[in-house]
Amino acid sequence: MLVKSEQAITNADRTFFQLRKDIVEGIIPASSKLSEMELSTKYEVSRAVIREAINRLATCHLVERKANVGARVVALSPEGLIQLYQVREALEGMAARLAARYMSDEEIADMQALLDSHFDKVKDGQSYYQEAGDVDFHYRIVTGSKNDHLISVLVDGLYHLVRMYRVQLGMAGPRVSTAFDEHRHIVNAIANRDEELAEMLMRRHILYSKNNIEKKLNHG
Amino acid sequence: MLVKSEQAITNADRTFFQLRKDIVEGIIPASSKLSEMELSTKYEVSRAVIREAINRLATCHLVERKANVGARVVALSPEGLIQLYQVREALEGMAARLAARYMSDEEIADMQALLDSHFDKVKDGQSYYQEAGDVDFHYRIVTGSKNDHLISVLVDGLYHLVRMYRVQLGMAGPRVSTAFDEHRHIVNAIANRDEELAEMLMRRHILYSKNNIEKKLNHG
DNA sequence: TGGGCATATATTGTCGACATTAGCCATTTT
DNA sequence: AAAATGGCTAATGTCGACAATATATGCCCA
Repeated sequence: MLVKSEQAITNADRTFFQLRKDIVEGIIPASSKLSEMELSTKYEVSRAVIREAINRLATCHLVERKANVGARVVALSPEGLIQLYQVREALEGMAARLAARYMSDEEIADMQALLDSHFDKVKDGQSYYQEAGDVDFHYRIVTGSKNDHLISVLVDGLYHLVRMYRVQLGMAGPRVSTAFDEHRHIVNAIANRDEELAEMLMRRHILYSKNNIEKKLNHG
Repeated sequence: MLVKSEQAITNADRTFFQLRKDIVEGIIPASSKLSEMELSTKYEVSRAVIREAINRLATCHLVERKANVGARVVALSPEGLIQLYQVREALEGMAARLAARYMSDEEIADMQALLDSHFDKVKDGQSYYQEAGDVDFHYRIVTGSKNDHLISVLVDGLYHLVRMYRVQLGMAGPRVSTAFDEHRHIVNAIANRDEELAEMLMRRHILYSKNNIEKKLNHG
C-alpha cells in the first residue's frame, strides 16, 4: 500500500484518528452515545479537543450530533449500506472516467504492475492481502481522477464508512478472483483512454459488490 | 422556494451561517486569511465558536486550514469550477436515477406543478426568479433520491461552492429558456420511471451548464 | 554584503471554569 | 389515575487565560 500521509500534527488530529479507528472497528459500538466528559478522561485530553474531534467525525457521517444533546455513533442499517454503494457507484464511476482522461502513462504503468503483483499473491492463495489490494486499487483510481472534491469525499468520508460496515458486519474477503478480473478490465480501459468503458466497468464492479453484500446480508 | 430548515440553534450555528454567507457572497474575499481573534471581535463571540464555525467551513471546502498556521478562504480557479461540475454531473445524475426510482407520485406531481409555475414566470420575462427556480428544481431532485449522503454532499457542500463561483464571477441567469426545456424533459423521464434516461438527461443538463460557463470564462 | 541563527511577536492550540440547556423525577391538580 | 408543571441534575455550549508553534525581525559571522 502506498502513502496515505494522513499525518497527525495536533492533539485534535491524534484524537480524531484514534476515535475514528475505534468507531470503525467497533471498539466504540454503533449507535452508542459519545460523552464529551467521559472521552476527555479516557483519552486524557481536554473537552475542547474531544469536541473538535467529534465535530470532524460528524462531517464524515460517522457520528450524528444534536444541539444541546450530544453525539451518537451512526446506526448501521441495510439501507445505509445500499445508499453508500449508490454514491460510490456514481463517484467512482466518474473517477474512472477522469482517470482515463488525466492519469499519466507512468501512473497507469505503475497501476498495472501493482495489479500483477496482487495477482501473483492471490494466485498463491494469500487472500489476506485481497482487501488491502482492493483498497489500494480503488485509491489509485480515485487519486488518478485529479479531482480534489472526488478524492476528499471518497477517501476522507465514504471509505471509512464502508470499512465500518465491512468490519462490524464481518464481511471480509469476498469475490477474490472475479474482482481481480474486473480490476484488470478497468485498468485496460483506462490504458486505452476509453473513458466511457472505464466508467461503465467501474460502475458495474461496484454494483456487483453491492449485490454480493446484499446477498450476504439476506442469507446471513 | 420550499423549506430548507437549516435552523440555527446555537451561537456556533449562527456564526457558521453568517460566515458562510459572507464568504459565498464575497464580503470576505476569496483567498483571504481568516484570523480567529479578528473574527471573534467582529462577530462578538468567543474564539471557540469562531473555531467551530471555521472547522465546519473547512469540511464544506469553503476554507482551507493548516495546523498552527490558520485558515484561508479557498481560491477560485477555472480548474476548481470544472472539478465541481464533474462531481455534480456524477452525483446529480445518480440523484435523478434514484429520484425516478423512489419519488412518490405526489412528489412528482408537485414538481411538475412547480415547473409549470416557473414556466409562466419566465414566459412573462421575470428572469429574476430563474436562478431560484433552478436551485429549487435541483434541490427537489436531490432530496427525491432519498439518499442522505447524496443530499448532504450536494446541499450542504457543493451547492454553496457553486453559488460562490456564480456570485463572485458574476454569472447570473444564463440559459433561461433552454434550461427549462431540459428540466421538463428530466421530470418527464422521472414521471415515466425511466431511470436510465433521467440520469443521462441530468448529466447532459449539467454538462451543458459547464460548457456554457467555460465559454463565459474564456470570453469574458 | 549575504546567509544563517537566535530572539521576538503574534497567532493558533489547549485547558479548566462558568453559563445554559435538555431530560428526569417528584409533586400537584383535575 | 393520568396529565401537567415545577425544580433538579447532568450534559453541552461558551468563555477567557495559558501554552506551544510558526513567522518576522535583527544580529552575528563568513
